[in-house]
This record gives sequence, C-alpha cells and structure tokens, in this order.
Amino acid sequence: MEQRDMNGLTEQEFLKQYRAGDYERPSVATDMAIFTVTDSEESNYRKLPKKELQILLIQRGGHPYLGNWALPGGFVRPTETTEQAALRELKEETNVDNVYLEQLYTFSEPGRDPRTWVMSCSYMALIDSSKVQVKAGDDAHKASWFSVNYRLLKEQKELLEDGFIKTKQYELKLIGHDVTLTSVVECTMTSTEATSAMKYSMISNEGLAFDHAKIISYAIERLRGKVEYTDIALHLMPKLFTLTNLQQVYEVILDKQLLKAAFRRKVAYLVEETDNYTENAGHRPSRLFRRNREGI
Amino acid sequence: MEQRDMNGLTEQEFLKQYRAGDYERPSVATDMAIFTVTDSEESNYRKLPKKELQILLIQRGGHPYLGNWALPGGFVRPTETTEQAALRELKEETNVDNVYLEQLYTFSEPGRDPRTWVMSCSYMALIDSSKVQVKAGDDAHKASWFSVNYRLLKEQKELLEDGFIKTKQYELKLIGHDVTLTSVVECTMTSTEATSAMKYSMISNEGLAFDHAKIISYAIERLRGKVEYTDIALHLMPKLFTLTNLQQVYEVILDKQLLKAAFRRKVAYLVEETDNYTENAGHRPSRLFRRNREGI
DNA sequence: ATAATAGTGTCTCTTAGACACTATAAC
DNA sequence: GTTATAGTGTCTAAGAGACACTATTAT
Repeated sequence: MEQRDMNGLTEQEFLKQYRAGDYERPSVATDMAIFTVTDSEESNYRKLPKKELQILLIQRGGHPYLGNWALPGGFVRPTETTEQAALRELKEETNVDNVYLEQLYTFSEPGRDPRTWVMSCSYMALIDSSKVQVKAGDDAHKASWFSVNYRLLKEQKELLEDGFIKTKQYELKLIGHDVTLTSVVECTMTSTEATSAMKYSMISNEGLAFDHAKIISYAIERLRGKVEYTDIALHLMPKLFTLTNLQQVYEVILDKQLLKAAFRRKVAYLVEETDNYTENAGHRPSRLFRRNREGI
Repeated sequence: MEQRDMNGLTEQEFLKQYRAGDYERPSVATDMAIFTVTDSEESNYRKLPKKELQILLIQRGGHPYLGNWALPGGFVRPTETTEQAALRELKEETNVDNVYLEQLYTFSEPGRDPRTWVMSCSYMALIDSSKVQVKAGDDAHKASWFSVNYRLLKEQKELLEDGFIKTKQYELKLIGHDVTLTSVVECTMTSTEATSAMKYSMISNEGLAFDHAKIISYAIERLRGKVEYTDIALHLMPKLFTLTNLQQVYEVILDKQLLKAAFRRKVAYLVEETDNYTENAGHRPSRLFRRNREGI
C-alpha cells in the first residue's frame, strides 16, 4: 500500500488531508410500506372471516403535507445502513423487530420533498398480524392501519416504429377508520429497440403525503410479483395456520380467487404438517401447518 | 391550503422559513454495471465465434484504491434523479445513450468509502455490442472491458431451530487484456419464522475498488434471474440477429448449455421473423430475427 | 339432518426436456 | 461429398387449471 498518487501522497496521507467537497448532498430517508393481513367483519359464527391487506400510515403533524398520511420513515444516520434505519423506524413505530424486510427502490426525483433535496430509499416489511400492536399515537403522531385496495383502472398500448408504450392506471384506495385516501397512479412502460424503461407517476392524489402513493404502488406490485414464486407470503402468517388461511392471504394479495386443489399442490413444499387442528370452528376442523423449516 | 401548523404557519410560510437541519448528509453516487456480449477468438472460418459477457471498468487514477478497477459512476447532482445521473455517466463513458437501464440496489454500509459517507445507488445497463466504442481513456482515466466469469464455489446449508442459513460462495473472475481481477463473494440467506434476509459480503478481493465486487455479483444475479422470464437479453442484441446468436447470449449469461428446440419454442414470442438471412457463413444460412415490436 | 368448510382424486391441456431427424450453403 | 450449422418433429414427464367428489364437525 505504498503507492503514491499524482500529488505524491500515499493512501493514508491522502485520507488524512481529504476534505469532503463542498458540493451539495441530499438527505436520505427510508420510507417503509409495512403490510399485514387481518381478519375483517365478524360474520356468521360458522363462516370464516374475510382477510384484508393492511398498510400502516402516519398522519403528519407538521408541514409539509400537514394532516396528510405518510409512510413511516425517517432519516438515515451516518453510522447505520438504510436497512438498519428502516429496522429502527419499524421498531419505534410498531415495537416489532423480527420481520421480513426488503429494499424496494430509491426514489430521487428532485422536488419530491418541497423542503429540500431528499432521496427516499424505500423498504417493504411484512408482519404477522398476531404480533402487531401499533403504539398508541400521541397527538402529533397518529398511526393507523389502512385497508389496501389496488385495482387496474385502465390499460393502454400504443405501437411505435420500433417498440411500444404500455400504460396502466391503477386506483389505490386506502380505507382507514374514518378516512379514505384515493390516488391514481400511472405506470408507463416504454420499450424500443434498445431501451426499456418503466416510470411511475401520480395522476391524482388525495390525502397521501409526498410521492408515497407511488411508493405504495411499487410495493404492492413487488409483493404481488414475489408471492407467485417465493415463500414471501408465509411471513404474513402466524406460527400455525391452516392452508385455507394461507390461500386467503394469497387471494387478498393477488386480488383474485384461486382453486383449492391447485393451490395446495403449489404450496405443499413451502409448509410442514403439524398434528394440531383448529377447534370449535362450527364445521370440520382444519389441520394446522407451519412454515417449512427446510427452506426452499 | 390554508392549514396552519402548531406554530401557526401556513405551508408557504413554513417552507420559506425552513432551513435544512444541520445533521450530516451522505454523498450519493451511482455506480453502473454496464454489460455487453461480444464475440471472442477468431476461429475456423466455418465455425461460429464464441460469445463472452463483458463488463466495463475504469482504472482509478487517485486514492483511494489507486490503480484498482472500479465501476463507472459519479455523484448525483441536486437537479437530477439517480437514473439521470447514471445516464449522464454512461454517455460520458461510452458515448451511448439509448440503452436498457435498471436500478439494482442502494448500498449504504458506513465505511464502504474510506473518504467519507457515500451511498451508492447502483444500476445495470445493457448495451448491444455493435454500438459500443469506449472512448479512448486518457492517462488518468483508463476504461476497459473485462470478460465476466461467475461461478459457484461452495454451497452450504445449516438448519436452525425455526429456519435455516444458506451460504453460497461465488468466485467472480474478471479477465481484462493484461489483468485478471479475482474476488470471492459470499451470499448469506438467513430465514427464520418471521425474518428472511439476504446479505452479500466479500471474502477476498483483488484489484477491484470499494465494494464493487458485491455490486457486480448483485448485477449478475439480477441479470441471470431476469433473463429467464423477461425479454431483457434482447437489449444485448443488434437490430438483426439469428436465433443461435440469441441462444449463445442466453447461454453465456446463464453459464449453461440450452437445448435448441426448447429454446426456440421459449423465445418464439419475443422475436419476429425477417426475410433476411446470414451470408457466407461457411454453412447453411440462418434466418435473421428482430425484437418483437408488439411487446410481451 | 344441515351448513359450512376440509381435503382428495382425476381428467385435460400446456409446457419443458430430451433426442433424433432433415435441410442447406460454402468449400 | 464433407463440414458445420439451421431448423423441425415428436415422445415423455411434470405441472397448472378445472371440476367433482368425499369427509367431518357444531349446531
């Protein structure tokens, strides 16, 4: 390591005299889409409850976007990774610290935060609903779960000389206890000979702060994609669950009905039988399964 | 928009008086794994040339990692997105500006740059080799293509009480004109009941700067993954190509042989026939195809 | 018995893998 | 004709979709 640079400095000498340039630096925050699946509406004693996909949002107590709802998040500190920052935030917000966490995308559009230059490294977290108990928010910090509805509104395709532009508009509807937030997000895929790009943009937005509607769309798409070919959905399940429970979770994420027999074949290798059964369900008991510890 | 915050300010008033906090901010750079596929070794006049996966690296002309090779990249400016920064760098480095570009991952390990706090938002770019002509690097800025070899060295699996740890070691060998860079990167997947995490770390590293061996591994894995279920590989092809060419590109990316008949069936919907054929190849001419403009 | 869910069997259709066969230009 | 690649046909096995059937508990 005795190499010297064009100024005749060794690496140690160089680092000692190094001063960070005075060009501008961005703030970097993490924003998290924290999902869980819960039972909804008490129903007929013998019917199974419906499942709902939920996301945690926090009501902003200050400008900008005062009163709007935002993803939990915060600034990254110099001694931690973005992932550690996300885990720290998660712990503060939900008091849970053993979860599935996955980096999604880094949003860096200048102007996405009206205060200053802020990039957001976004994460998705999946929590088993039996673990969830959001801290009672104080006045300046109201946290609440919203039920997630995400559906295709419009699909369009335009042919170009050497490619195409595909546009999809999704309606994102987040239903809370006493508010409903509605956004329309457009996903534009441009594909030509050489290029192939995907861009999210917001068509309309009511009640969500910043570009968080985009982040949530991105998270849902990632979740939907990964559910199909990984065991990611199992991180939304409690220790023991029935295959019907698991199927319901798949269905609520994918927003479509699945066939029982095919579903069971497909997830068979992801789970392990136990000798436990549900009780007092008002109908035939169901075998409980757990995650396959052997992995995939 | 006449809402007032706890200090009685409207949003406009708030933004006007807002001063960015004096907490520390990271520098944010983009680093790019720029891939192309080229023909190697002139062979028997009637044999087809072998294909090689290549990546562009730049030799560092200053500390730190003086003399080592690094991914092309640079700092993001306040008026651009990370993606625009990547495109700008790409244009400067290769003079190409119509490419496939995809964000990979944001690396933020404190200490990954010995100078100061630097996060790297990494991208992967795919270039059709017929377009490539790297600018002749001046002395302080030598750019060169390296042939990529990435193979599994060791695989290990350990069962835990409620999950498992899977470890894979890959050897990354980058072969340049007069240097060969060798790194060993370990990918650790920890999966328990609730959690599921993946971590890259460097076991050994010769000649590559910073954590770029990790970034390159990540890029190769992404490329391999996406080749299987998208049309991403077509961005490495010239306008017209034979199906055998395309198969060779798949094979060099996946590092395994494919069966011709099955391959042709699989990619059929990605391509369009033309009426052109190869000429003077020393054997039966081959039909030329182009990318399916209808999209997938 | 009835309601409601649990769980299985099997037919079909599609697709991937494997392999063998035929075709054709340059020399 | 020989060489080397181009391109196709078909058998098999595995998997997904569809649907129907049987099983079991609480009331």
